Amino acid sequence: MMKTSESDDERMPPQAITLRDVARASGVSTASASRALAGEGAVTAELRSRILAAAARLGYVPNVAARTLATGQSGLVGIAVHTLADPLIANILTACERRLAASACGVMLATTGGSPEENLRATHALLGRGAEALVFAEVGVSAELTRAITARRVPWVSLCERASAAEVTSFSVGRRQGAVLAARYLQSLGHRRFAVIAQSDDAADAVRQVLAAASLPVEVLDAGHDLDAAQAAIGGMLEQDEPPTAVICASDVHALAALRECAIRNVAVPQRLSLMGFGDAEFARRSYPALSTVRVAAAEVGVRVAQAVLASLKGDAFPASEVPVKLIARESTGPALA
Amino acid sequence: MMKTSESDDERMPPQAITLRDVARASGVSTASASRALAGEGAVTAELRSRILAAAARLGYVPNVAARTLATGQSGLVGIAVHTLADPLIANILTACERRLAASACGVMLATTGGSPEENLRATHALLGRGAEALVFAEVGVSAELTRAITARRVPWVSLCERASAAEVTSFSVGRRQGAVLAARYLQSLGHRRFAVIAQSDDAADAVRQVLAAASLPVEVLDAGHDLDAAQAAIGGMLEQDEPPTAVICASDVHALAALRECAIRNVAVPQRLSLMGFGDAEFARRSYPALSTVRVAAAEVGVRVAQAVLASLKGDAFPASEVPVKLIARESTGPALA
DNA sequence: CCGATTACTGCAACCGATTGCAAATCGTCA
DNA sequence: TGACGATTTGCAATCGGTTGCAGTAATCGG
Repeated sequence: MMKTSESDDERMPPQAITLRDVARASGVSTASASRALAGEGAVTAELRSRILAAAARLGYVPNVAARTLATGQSGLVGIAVHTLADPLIANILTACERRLAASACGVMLATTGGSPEENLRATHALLGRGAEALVFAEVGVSAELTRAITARRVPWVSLCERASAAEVTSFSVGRRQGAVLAARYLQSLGHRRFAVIAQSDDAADAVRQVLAAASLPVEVLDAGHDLDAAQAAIGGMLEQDEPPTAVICASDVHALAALRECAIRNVAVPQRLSLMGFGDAEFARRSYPALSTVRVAAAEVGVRVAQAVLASLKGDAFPASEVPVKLIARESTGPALA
Repeated sequence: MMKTSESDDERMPPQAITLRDVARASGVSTASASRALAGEGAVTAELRSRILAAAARLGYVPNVAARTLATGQSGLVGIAVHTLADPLIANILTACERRLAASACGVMLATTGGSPEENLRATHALLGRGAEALVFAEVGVSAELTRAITARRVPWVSLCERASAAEVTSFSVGRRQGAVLAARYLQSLGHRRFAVIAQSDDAADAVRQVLAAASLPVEVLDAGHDLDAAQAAIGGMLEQDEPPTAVICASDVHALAALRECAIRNVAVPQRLSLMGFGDAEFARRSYPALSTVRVAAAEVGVRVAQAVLASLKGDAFPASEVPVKLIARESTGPALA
């Protein structure tokens, strides 16, 4: 209690082995030990190996809090995410984390559930815990939030369809591009009556734009995130006199729901109706017919987000590039009937 | 550079306002300021309000690294996870994070990809960054890892089917229970020839056990995580002379794949074959026929994991309870033909 | 063989908040 | 009025690494 006695066994704090221990064990100062562990070129090879060996032997793990305090760098990036339930986001973030970890950056996670207050709360929590950069995944960034972040001079990256603010590198998850791809593809298959099952305006707008160029009509069904409503809407659509022959869905789940409605009504897919999903979820190729869809290179996006974060941490800019997106034609799409 | 001059405007580090600034601004020592900010009862009400006001005015944000270093408590729990791609795990962790956040605990995330080395690496990263407790989600905890963790005296919770070590509170994700539920249910429907598409032995063993009591045979197809192989195996199974009439699948995706094989071969579901999934994924109810499955109360599990962590952080024990699991009968199961 | 570079190493002062202990302040009671 | 106890407040050590600076050893040129 008075002194840090060597035989202080009874109370063993989690942080048992410190740099000092390593230094003592290898008969050098903490300064040398620190430098040896830091990297090349400031310490003799012989000394370094001795220190490294001691560190390994003792099972030394640096105390990041101390390092953070000393250097002013936490190496932590905060990720605020609506929910991890969305597999596309989950995959992107998984890849992002891996890339970040490879650059010795830790990841703090905060889920927001979507409400603006929660967004704010989560962001503050992240910031308060020393996040040096922030990633917002499908999280709306309010003006207030923007202010809070910029005041702290914390770089941030947004992962959502449309940039929430001009001052931010923003990566899309490819909904627009995917929709465009799908529309073009279906058009090339000869379809002329389209529908899109949207979750937000982004994809629908994109499709409209593509098809408007060919003066083709689009029916837009937007049920937001309510899948049951969306499915009901699809059912209703199929009952029309002249239903669309091509439907672009906001996600593979939507597409599967559409498939179900078709099956119930004996609408042959793809003979009478072509169906596109989005995301290429794991199950997409397992349905019958297998879903044609748009695959987003989630891993690639995740890595880019990570790179953007890493770059902004160094003060560099990182261009927000086009998302790699690819059309996967399977069994749920086919040529339009003449 | 020599001194922290007041007019050091040019270089404005993110951490501008320290406790010292607050103390100075309100004419007290950092000790008093710290106590005032900490909470009730160690400082005059008048003083406190003065300090609080100064802190608010200056926009003081405590430096967590310093606090962590001083107190030895980071308020961070580390979660090591194989991947977030598994929606069940993702949902559990989302709920877990929310519960933790409600108790002012931050969450650090590290993905491991599954290899033991990566597990070790991820764990060290988490530990090094000051995680006070660890959660392993579907991550194998090797003996070496166990040693590293216990040496640090960090409490941990495991989220996987079978406890990896006796000394740990371990939550299952309900595979065994689900399999039992499914087997009993199908048995009650009159089925006598079973198959299970497994990913690991857990579920298969459980099913075997249940059915052995009734001396019913089980065919086990285990393709690990290779879905294509699993699907091929299912196809092969359907070609048999006397194929099973009830199949229990490791996941809803497996079940959907099975459904596809059935559709291709014109095997009517559920008339000739009953199919059970697991997890009640979002798409399970959208397929045609809709998948009967076992729903795991992911949110509930996540909260319990969080509670277990919180309890162990206070040194309390938290009993690992049965996972809430529920059979959802939909369209892919039906009575066995006589 | 000696002085001048150069390359290593160690000392010690940080980083910012917490907290044990002592000093100071206040009120109260004799 | 003086002393004592109860609070309130401040001093200063501490947490564990990092890093500027100075000191030392080794190398090289003359």
